[in-house]
Amino acid sequence: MPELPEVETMCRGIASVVGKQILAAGRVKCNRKPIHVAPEPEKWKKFAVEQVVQAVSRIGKRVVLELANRFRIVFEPRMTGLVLLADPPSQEHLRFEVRLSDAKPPLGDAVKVMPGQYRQGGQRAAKLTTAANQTAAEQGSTQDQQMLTAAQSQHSTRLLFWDRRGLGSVRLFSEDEFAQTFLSGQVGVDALEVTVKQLARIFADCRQAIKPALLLQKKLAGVGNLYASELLFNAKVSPTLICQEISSAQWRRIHKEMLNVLLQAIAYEGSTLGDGTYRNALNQEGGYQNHHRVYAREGKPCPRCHKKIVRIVQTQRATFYCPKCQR
DNA sequence: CATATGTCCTGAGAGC
DNA sequence: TGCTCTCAGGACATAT
Repeated sequence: MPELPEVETMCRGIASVVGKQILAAGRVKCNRKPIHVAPEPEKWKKFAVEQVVQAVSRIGKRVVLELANRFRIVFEPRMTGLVLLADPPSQEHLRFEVRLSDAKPPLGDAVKVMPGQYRQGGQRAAKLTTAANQTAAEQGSTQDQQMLTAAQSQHSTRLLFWDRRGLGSVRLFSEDEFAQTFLSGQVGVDALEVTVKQLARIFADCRQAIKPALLLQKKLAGVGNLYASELLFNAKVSPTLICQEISSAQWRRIHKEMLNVLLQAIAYEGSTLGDGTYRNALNQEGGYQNHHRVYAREGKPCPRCHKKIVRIVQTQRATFYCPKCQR
């Protein structure tokens, strides 16, 4: 369930690939149903291979590698995807590999953004276009295998995409395609960058309850099911409150606690739940699950008033809250 | 346009 | 013990 804090942790964890050159990129042989990878291998070879990674950035819940030719590699983990520099949790769900040279790029290829400063201002989340053209023949194609095998002979770094359920994707975009897909103005403001005023305006005409509304990535990018429950508990706002009914004082609390919760979760490198799926770039657990106040704590005492935490379902997703503290 | 529901996927856990 | 069933939810597709 990577949400903003987990994806941010992935980005920070792979910042060391900035300045490295891509030697090969392609599917890893995998007997599972193929994840969405686009475009076809020849395009990867033509537009990604030999490029230097200029920056690592995040768009909502996606990890982006920015290449010297302005193309972008976009990793979308969805539920169970991981971007790793370490050995993956299992070999059977390893889906994609980018092999990078450890050597510094030629002097002419100046690195635009240094590690640790990879975020661009005003980034937005956006939808991916439909897969549609994926063919089974691309699965672990011979071309991918040859490219990766050749790259192994050199001293190199392996950047991996692992995904147990296979709902994630890895895509290569030209600069124009990227802008059209992710920066076209119809997508959400990043949850770490949105102002209180913007937040209140975004949901001013929304007749949905606040909790499901916070998950609408086209309005607000980054918040997912877990952190939505957590931030509303901290803000003392009921998850069932209709957006239109929310007061400015409540918006201020929602905004403040949204930042608090997300930044705290980033500081702890995200939440690794009971199934242990989420890991950071070094395949280590996050720590924020030990600080959850309501998520997956049905029947347990509220940390503030000690009444029982309740679980409800909103738009087919679990919501946890304290009926006494959140009204 | 906004909102609601169905879909993909795998493995953990419940229940018999 | 071993099987079947349900559930988890990110983002898109489709329907109203």
